[in-house]
Amino acid sequence: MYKEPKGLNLSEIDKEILQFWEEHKIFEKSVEQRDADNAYVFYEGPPSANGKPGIHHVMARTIKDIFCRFQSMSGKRVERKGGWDTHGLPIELKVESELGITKEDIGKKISVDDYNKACRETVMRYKDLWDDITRKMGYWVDLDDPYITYKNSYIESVWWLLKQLYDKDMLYKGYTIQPYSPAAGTGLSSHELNMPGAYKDIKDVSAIAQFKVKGTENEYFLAWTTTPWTLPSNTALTVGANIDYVKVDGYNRYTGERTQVILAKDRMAAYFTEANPDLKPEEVKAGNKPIPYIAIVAEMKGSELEGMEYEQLLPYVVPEKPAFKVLVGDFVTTEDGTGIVHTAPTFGADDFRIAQKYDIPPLMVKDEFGNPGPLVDKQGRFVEEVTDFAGRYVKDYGQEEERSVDEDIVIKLKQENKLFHSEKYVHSYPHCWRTDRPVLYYPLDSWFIKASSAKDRMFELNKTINWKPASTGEGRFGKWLENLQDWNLSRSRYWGIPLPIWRTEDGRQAKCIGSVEDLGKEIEKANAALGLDQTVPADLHRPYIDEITLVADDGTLMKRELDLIDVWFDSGSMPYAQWHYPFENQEKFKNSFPADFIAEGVDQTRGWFYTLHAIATMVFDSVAYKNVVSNGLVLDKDGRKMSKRLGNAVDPFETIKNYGADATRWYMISNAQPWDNLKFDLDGIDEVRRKFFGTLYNTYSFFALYANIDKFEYKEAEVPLDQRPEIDRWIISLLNTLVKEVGAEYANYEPTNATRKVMNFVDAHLSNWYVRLCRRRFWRGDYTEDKIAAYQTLYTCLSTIAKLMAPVSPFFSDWLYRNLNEATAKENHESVHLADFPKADEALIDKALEQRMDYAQRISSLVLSLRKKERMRVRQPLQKILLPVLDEDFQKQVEGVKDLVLAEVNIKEIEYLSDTTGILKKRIKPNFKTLGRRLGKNMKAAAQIIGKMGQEDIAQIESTNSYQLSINGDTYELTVDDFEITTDDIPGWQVANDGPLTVALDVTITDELLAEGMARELVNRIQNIRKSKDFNVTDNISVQLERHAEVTPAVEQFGDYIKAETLATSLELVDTVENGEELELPDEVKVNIKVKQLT
RNA sequence: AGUCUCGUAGCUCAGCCGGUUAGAGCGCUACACUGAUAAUGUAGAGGUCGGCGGUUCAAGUCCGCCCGAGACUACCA
Repeated sequence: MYKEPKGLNLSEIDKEILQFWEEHKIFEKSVEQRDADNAYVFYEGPPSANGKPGIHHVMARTIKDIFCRFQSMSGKRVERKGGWDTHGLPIELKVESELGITKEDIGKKISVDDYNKACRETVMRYKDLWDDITRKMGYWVDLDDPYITYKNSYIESVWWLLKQLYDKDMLYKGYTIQPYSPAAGTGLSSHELNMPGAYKDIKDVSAIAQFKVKGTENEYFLAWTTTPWTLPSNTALTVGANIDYVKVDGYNRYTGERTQVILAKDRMAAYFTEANPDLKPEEVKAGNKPIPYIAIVAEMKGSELEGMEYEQLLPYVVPEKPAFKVLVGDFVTTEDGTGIVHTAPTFGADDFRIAQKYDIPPLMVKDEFGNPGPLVDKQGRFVEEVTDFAGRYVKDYGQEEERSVDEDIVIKLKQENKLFHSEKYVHSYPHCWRTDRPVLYYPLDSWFIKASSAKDRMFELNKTINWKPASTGEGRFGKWLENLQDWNLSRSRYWGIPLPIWRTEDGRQAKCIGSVEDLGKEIEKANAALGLDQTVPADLHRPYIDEITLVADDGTLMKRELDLIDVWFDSGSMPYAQWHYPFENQEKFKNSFPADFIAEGVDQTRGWFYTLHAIATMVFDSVAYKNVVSNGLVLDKDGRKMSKRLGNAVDPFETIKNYGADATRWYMISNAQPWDNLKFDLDGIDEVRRKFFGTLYNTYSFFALYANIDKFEYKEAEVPLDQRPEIDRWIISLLNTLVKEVGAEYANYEPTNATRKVMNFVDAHLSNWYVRLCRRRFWRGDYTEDKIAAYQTLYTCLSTIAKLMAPVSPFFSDWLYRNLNEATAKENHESVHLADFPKADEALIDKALEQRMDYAQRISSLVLSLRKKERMRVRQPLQKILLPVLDEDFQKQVEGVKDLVLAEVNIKEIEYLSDTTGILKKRIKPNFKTLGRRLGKNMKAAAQIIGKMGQEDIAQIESTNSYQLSINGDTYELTVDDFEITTDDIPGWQVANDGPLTVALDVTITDELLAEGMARELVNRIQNIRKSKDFNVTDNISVQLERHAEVTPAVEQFGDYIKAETLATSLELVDTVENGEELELPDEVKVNIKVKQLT
């Protein structure tokens, strides 16, 4: 027996199937039944369980699940080791806020030990919720034995990787310009800088300084700054290559000295009024307003300025290499300032980079160990070398001063004829969120991976990766690789993987530890040298690891560099660290690297996708993954980002509970390409449920209803295909085409196309054509071979569809598959997920047949539309339709499906109209594809000429297969192929067209047709009565009907037909019906009838 | 600011190498059908294919610029 549930309830199916999977270990079996030598390697990008799962996680995981399931069904062994990302700033910040502490309190109010314990507890806080959503959404991943990034074994593998890089000389200590809070004494992450309220409007003194061009008396570059305190650190000026610059002759407004200043032409208007050859110095000393000038004495492009030298503005410190040159940079604009950018490599990120590019040194002073540092110390004060301002804070850090350093510097510049202009300037400036004091951009020590040296190789290897979509790989990712900077590994935090590097205090000697064993050996050495009793800590995290002291080869004490490493390195290490490679599982690793497939959100492009790729390239000279799908964002239905604040976040648990996991998954995949952003609309899920799952469910229950009545259990031998009716062969052909295409789409990482094709098949072909046209085969007559063929055909379709849809909708497909298979035991798989993905049988694909049926569908549709136009009920049989014949083959094709069409539209015959009848009217159009290329400019004229052709011209072209076309003196020899000739009108008839198809309908109704029409009406009414009286489908009846001029002929001529259709054993015409009911028939005919149930 | 994606009917999306009536589903309206019935069919309304310019005989499709939405990265001297 097939199950016949009362209605479609996807949530119930979810529950039932989940229980089944768990009880029968279907996931485990689906992996284990496949050969280990035939693996498809998947890497799970580790989520962080310290936040609740969102609907976008359902999206990302659906994509992962689809391809793993597909490959698994296709015969691959697909192990899916789960993982958890456990380190990182978000976790630390969460713990800080829950404990009500700040970073400064760590190690003071709370020990590092306790703090890290708190992190470790927090990090898995929502693990249960994650496990729950994983289960409910049907995502198959092994969560019993996941990799966890805080485990010692994981850390050890990461250390090993770092050691490989260290040995390749790819780890170095340098500095970068980072946001730094002198008040808090700590660097700030970009996350902290983006906290609300961090940027505040403040009023600063801005200055335009005059940098004297080397070798001139009075020529100056003008450069603007809002941070005059960085001027002593200036070592370069930067201009834009294509910006126009001018040299302006005039006077300094403060000193009255004659000067020639260089600035961007576009910025002139901001500082100068008009030219005045007779200008006096007094006229410019009036104040801060724009001033007049004498004349523009020269113009040049920025590129012409490149390499020019100037004199140091404030010579407190001498640079170690040649400096004070004009550079060209692409970041220069003329929106503010002078179009010339003051460049201080120690205090600006742009400055740092451009200076590096030109080998311009930063201004540095040496500390007690001879290590270089900037002119401002970590408290935000000028170092003593800056004599005039030594010890003064460069920004407001609570000191009470009459004038700021900026103001004093401006005064000094004024006095020395080095200032062009100064004014107060309001701008938004970042502040430390803890101390509320201004942030400085400050050079901070960091450990780097020399990723830039592997840039070319990464770029090369990237070309071998199959990106979905391709543009992310070539564009976003490729461009990023092209401009790759070194990877800043350092994080000054507590909860993360400690950098395994120990250094001597002077920084001259260092050791990188690559394993626990190494560490043990080094500890022994140190113990011996220093007389200590250290052991390898049980937990490799801080603070225990910090307590370990090692010794250099010459016996000097070494301390661990206190940094942690970037968490992105953690997750990028997972291909190795998940197996504790190389300390364990060498074989396992070898068989699972690189991955065949990974998938994450597009926001991981420069995150996980990059770190995986970078580490694999640098350490193993290999890609880490061969195929990668990056999905877009899940937005709300209006296209806005989902957020708690807006209250538009969709709860994945609610959604799955209300709509079922399958409808949710199917909607997400079918609605838009996964790499496009998804506007997530619950109504869309509902539509998918009704339209697709509802239709498929209806088809199944239709099948189940009749198969149960007939006890069809697929026990009979397969009816040979050539003995099945055309329509069976057609749907089987289409099914095989579908199998072929859907398999290819999955294999090609195109899930959206796969789902759309399945939907189209189920809706347009299987349900609305095959089942609709074949209904009678299921309900009528005996258990004949034709009926068995129908059952077998529909069964095959349903069972195959279950397999095709299984990767996307694992629950419903399994429900469907098992309902079918349990009744027939046709296959020995207990779940669809243990079955093999169908393979198309090319021999069953009959393109001519598909074409034929397509004609049938389209002709039927045209006839129905004509009936509609003519107000002809479908129940009223009509004599014939007229069909112009396109070519001989066409007529043959249509003949093949004639019966289907005639039955479908209730017509008696098709009359073919060929040319010879002479009543067709043809239309001619040029074939633009063939002609356009040949005619070129004459195409337009040709189209006009061809458009004006009459029936005779067309007839001639068709008979002679040639035409001479002359345009503007050129003559072209054309053949029939150069035209598109169609028949779209039959004079005197109502016609309908669809592309090349044209149909006319004969609406003449003879008495006999009328009687037959009435007979059909009667059948319909009697059936309604049967139904309204709840008769059994198999009950026989007897019928009494009143005589009536319109009704009597129908009963007389078509009585047997009526009886057969309604299972009536008798049909009597009587003068009056006792206790009957009134029937309303077309044309206002009313008669009484009595229907009796016979048992 | 750079890089990338997207912009086609009220909504969600197709539209292949450029080729002449720009499609589907949903929604809406009307009609039909009724042994799949909380299903189905047919028809109608609804489009300056984001804008401007270019290439071409021909542009929704190729190129450039601009506008709008979004993502990432960097930053504002």
